[in-house]
Amino acid sequence: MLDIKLIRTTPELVAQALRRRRSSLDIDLLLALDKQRREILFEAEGLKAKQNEVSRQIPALKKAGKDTTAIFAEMKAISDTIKDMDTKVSQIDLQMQELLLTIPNIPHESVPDGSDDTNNEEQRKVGAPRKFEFEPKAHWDLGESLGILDFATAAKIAGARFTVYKGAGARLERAIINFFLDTHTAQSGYTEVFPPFMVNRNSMTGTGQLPKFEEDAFRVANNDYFLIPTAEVPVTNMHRDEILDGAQLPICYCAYSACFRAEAGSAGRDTRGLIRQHQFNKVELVRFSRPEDSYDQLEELTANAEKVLQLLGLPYRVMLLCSGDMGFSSAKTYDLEVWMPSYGRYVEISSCSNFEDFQARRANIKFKDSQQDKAQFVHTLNGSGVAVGRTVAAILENYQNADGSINIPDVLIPYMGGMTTIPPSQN
RNA sequence: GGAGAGAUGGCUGAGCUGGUCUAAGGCGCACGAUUGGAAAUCGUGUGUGGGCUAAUACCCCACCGAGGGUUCGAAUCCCUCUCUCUCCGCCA
Repeated sequence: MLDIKLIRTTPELVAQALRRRRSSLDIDLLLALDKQRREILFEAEGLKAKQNEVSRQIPALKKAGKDTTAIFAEMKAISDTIKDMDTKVSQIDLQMQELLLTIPNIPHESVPDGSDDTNNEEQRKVGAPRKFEFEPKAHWDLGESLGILDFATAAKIAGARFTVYKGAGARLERAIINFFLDTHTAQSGYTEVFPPFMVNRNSMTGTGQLPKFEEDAFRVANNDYFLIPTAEVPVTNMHRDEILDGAQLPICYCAYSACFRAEAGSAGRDTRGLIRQHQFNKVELVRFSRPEDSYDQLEELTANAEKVLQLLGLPYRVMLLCSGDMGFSSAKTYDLEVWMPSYGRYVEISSCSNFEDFQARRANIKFKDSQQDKAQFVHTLNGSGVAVGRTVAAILENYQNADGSINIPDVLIPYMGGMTTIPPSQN
């Protein structure tokens, strides 16, 4: 959510940001409502001041035995007027809130202008895609023939876009989760969090998933709970409606969670394999930062996510997203893309963003350094560290052998109980 | 799921027979005085949002879990909801 004061004082700046976003939203209505609201508020507050003043005198008048019927009649009229005005103001508030919640964040000045992913800028490429002396297979074929991924059974027990992992596959998934968490907590100073996988509506609104993107989420039918699409939601909302001590910043959390996404609107895309699932595992990195530090924090956080890919020996590249391709709440985003032989291209495996005060304003997360200071909004950041299912896919494809067996990356061997390869299929 | 109790400022805790509550007292915290320095003591201050502003100055408005209602006037009375605690039942 943007600051209404910012929109009021520099409407052109906001309008320009919306153009950069390729958004057709219009802020004129919002500005008109804001003006109207302040006019009514000014009048109503004057009446309330009078009401308070008269109320203060009533006990004395009564004590003196004065007749108060005339005053009460007059005050009744004022009271009714105030109620009307309050109703009007709260209606305008509601309307403004609705509008404000649909305005995306302002892109940072370092974000390149552009309409879609073709305008994203490659920052660096790490590791080189392997040259295969044989025809590499896709992970869904490898996984099925090795008996470690079972899409048909998942379809039976749940539906499309679910996977059953078995044997070494299930263990690999678990090994990667533990490896990610251990690496982040040990090397990068994150506090591990294990959050609820369902959250309430306020939390989903706080981080920007609601109200605009309700169709992307799974909602629990009999409660107003939502299955989390990412651990970003519960973890960022841990500090909702709090004023943090500035000395504690930055606060860094990493959290494993299952993630649930309806994938509305992506029918027919990535239908095979682990790439696009209704449920997947992810380790998420979340930071709460001082405003002046947040872009340094973004670089650090991105480096933390890159680190696990480097340790796994997976080739990847870092993309700076352009203004038209960024997520709704983000001011600046780097995507990490891992090399996926079956796709013959790089595929997103992590998205690292600085939201500046956009989420903090929605979720009301502030900090101050001392009693004298005025509380100000923190900056929030998060990034996948990284998506687990896609990591499994990348490992299967990049570490496959001609006979269909899979080498286990060195760093994962301890997590696999010493297993160095997933042996080829027996059948 | 059943029965009961409760939710007040950073914490504790009064108020809850509606009107100096414009929220007492205590603790904590900040600043100052005192001191060689500290403790103790004394003094002053101590939240959030909004309006007005050059202003994080003054002034005004709102906020006693959330949302409604009654009233000239609500922390206080009424209704709904949420959460917490105690007991019972069920349960991994």
